[in-house]
This record gives sequence, structure tokens and C-alpha cells, in this order.
Amino acid sequence: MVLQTDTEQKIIASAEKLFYQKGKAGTSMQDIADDAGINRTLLNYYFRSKDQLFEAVFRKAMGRFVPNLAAMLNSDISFEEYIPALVETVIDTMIENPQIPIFVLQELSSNQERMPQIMKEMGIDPAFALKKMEEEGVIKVTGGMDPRQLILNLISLCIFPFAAKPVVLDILYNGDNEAYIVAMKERKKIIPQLMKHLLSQNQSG
Amino acid sequence: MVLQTDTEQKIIASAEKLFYQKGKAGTSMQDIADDAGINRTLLNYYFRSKDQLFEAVFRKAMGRFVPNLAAMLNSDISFEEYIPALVETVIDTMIENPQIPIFVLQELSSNQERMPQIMKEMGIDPAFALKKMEEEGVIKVTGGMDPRQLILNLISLCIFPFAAKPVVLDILYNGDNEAYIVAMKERKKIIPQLMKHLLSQNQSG
DNA sequence: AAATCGTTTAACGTAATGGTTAAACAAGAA
DNA sequence: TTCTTGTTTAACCATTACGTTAAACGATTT
Repeated sequence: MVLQTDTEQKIIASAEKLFYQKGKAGTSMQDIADDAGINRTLLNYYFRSKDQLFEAVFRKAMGRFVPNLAAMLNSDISFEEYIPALVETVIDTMIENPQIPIFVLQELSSNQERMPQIMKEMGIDPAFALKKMEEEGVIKVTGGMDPRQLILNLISLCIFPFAAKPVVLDILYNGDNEAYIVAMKERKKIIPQLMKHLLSQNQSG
Repeated sequence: MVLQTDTEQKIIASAEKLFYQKGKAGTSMQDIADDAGINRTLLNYYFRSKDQLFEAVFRKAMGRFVPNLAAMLNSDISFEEYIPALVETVIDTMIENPQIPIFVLQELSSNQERMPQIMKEMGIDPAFALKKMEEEGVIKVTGGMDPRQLILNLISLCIFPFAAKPVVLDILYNGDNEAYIVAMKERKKIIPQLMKHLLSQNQSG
């Protein structure tokens, strides 16, 4: 069952598309079947229930960007050095899947119990990561600024413009998707610069 | 009908709570009725349909933070001067209603047609605002950096930490809501500082 | 040809949802 | 008291959703 059949892939693709757009409750099994061009019962053949299908989609979505963050939090490399590469991969991932952030956040917000467990599954141990940051002197480096604020800034700058894509696209870029993408790619440079300043400025201050 | 009856307020309160948390499709009229402690039919007495009830909640939510942004975009005061006050009010609003961002973004993402119209209703004319920014020399001030990137940074830093509250709270603050709030309030200072640097640095460079 | 296995479909049952209708109820006005 | 008006409820209808069951189909194997 490791190798997915054609139909199975079509189902997942349609489920992703629709769940991302309309959410779990807003998408019916029929919708997914129609989009995949198959009969509805077939869904239950591959995934016993809507819950299971959704779970598959959700975990796949989480798996797309959590590892990046986990890698940073758990990395040996210094925080500062890690930033450019992290930003690059995160933004590239987001360009390909701009709907994932709000999809995940919406689900986590309506189903908060599940998050801690998932985080651990995905290999994030926040307490450990924070302790390590302190040991590595990130706090010193930032001249006393809470490193959590630093992380928050970084993540916010990377992800929000995608979470708010419909709004941003419409208001700031007049619906011109090309221009939007170009701008997002520009941010690969802008954000590390900004972060670098944040670190170096406080270091000397 | 301007003055809301007690029951009507209870309904709105429950509808907000549930729509924010579970989304439109994820919330049934029964859920809302139960939460408000009334009979389900009563909902249709006050709001003819679920659509109308949702519409009321949605517009109220939009009305909570769009005006702030609109005010900035349309303000006479210079961009730079405007920032601290804007950040303060936005963050205060978000602290009170942390679920609004993803609620609104989710709805806009699954129902994109409605946004342009709503924006105009709310008094935002993006083309005008951008043109005005150029005239005011924001581009000059930022030394060529696209002012849209500036806005994007500002908004991202203000809103994302709330949009991702469940995650942030759990991972960075160990579920300690007090600490989370304190951190969010700290950002009222952090963000304007950061923006100020962004402007002044590029101005002299 | 017969059997087997993976795939696909049609039809069914149950439960939940949204919305309507008509009736009960309470309080104040005539 | 009676009437009226705003509020609340119970019962009902049509639609939709999810999941199951049993049967059909097709290709490969025996």
C-alpha cells in the first residue's frame, strides 16, 4: 500500500484541493468524488471515512512545512546562519501551496486538542528547542530580546503574505498573480536582511 | 431594529463564538441555538437564514479591523508617523479577538468573489492608496523598496501571531496565556521600532 | 472456461440540517 | 375581559450527507 494507485492519487489531489479551499465541513464526499471523476462509494473503499481522508490530507499538509521549522529549531547550525536557507525553502513551499497556512491554522483552531500530539509526532520539542537557543547564546546575541519574538517575526514575515494571499493579491497587486509571485520571491532577500539587522543591531547595542 | 433585543444579542454572541471557531459550514443552527440557550426556530425569526446570520457576523468581524487599515491607507498623516498608533490599535483589537484573522481569511479564501466588493464597501481604494503613497514619497523614503513590501511586513508582524495563536501559544509559550498576552503587548513597541529602522535605514542608504 | 482479485457502481438506511408552518404563550392596550 | 403584538415553541418537510451492502465489471490466473 506504499505505492499509491492512480485513483488513490486522484482522490488525494481532489481532496486536498477542496479541503484547502472550503475546509473539512464545507466539503462533501460527493464534491470530492465529482472532482476526481469517480463514484462516491469509491472514496470509502480507499479511505474508510471522511475523517480518515481528511486526516491523510491534513497530515500531508503539516508535513510540508513543519519539518522545515523543526529542522531549524533542532539544528546544530547557529540561528543566524540558518535563516537564509530556511526562508528560501519555506517561501518556495508556500508559493507552491499558498492555501496550506490557513487550512492548517483553521483546523488547529477548531480542534485544538490535537496539536500538541501532532507537534511531537513531527519532531518538535519546544521546551528543548528554547533551552538550546538560550544555551547557544541567541539571547545574548539578540541583546536581551526574547528569542521567541525573533522566531515570531521570522515566521510571520514568511507565512502571513501567503495566508492572506487573496487579500494581498487583490489589494496590493490588483489581482496580478505574476506580480504577486515576483514580490514573494523578492522576500527571500528582504526577510533575511531584516532578520540580520535585527540580530546584528541588538548585538552591538 | 437598531436596538438589539437581549435574545438577538445572545444569538449574535453565540454565532460569533461558534463561527469563529468552527467556521460557517462547521457550525449548525442547532449548535448556535443550544449555545444561546434558545430554540432553533427562533434563529430564523431573527435572521431569516443561516446565510444572513453568518453575513452579519462576518461583516461585524471585518468591521473590527478593516477600518484601521483603511484609515492608514487613506490618512493624511505620513506613513511613518502613523505606524505606532496603528500597531497599538490593531494589536489591542487582535488581543480581544484573536480568532478573527483566520476566520476572515478562511471565508475570503473559500469565497473569493465577495472580497473586492466588500473592500470597496469598507472604504478601501487600493489603487488610490498606492498612488498616494508614491506621491507622498514613501518610495523615496524607503530608498526604492516597494512600499507594498513595507505594508506587507507591517501587517504580517501585527496579525500573524494572532492568526497562529494556538500554535504559538502551545509551542513558544507552553500554553501560558498570560505570557502570550504579555508578549503580544511587547510587540507594540517591537514592531514600530523595526519599521522605523526599515524606513530610516533605507532613507540614508 | 472457471475462478480469483482488484476495481467500480447502484441502491439503501439512517441521521442531521435548514427552513417553514401553525400554534401556544405572555404582556400590555383597548 | 378581549384584542393585539411580540416572543417562543413543537411538529413537520424536503434535502443532503455519510456510510454500508450487495452486486456488476474486467483482467489475470488456473
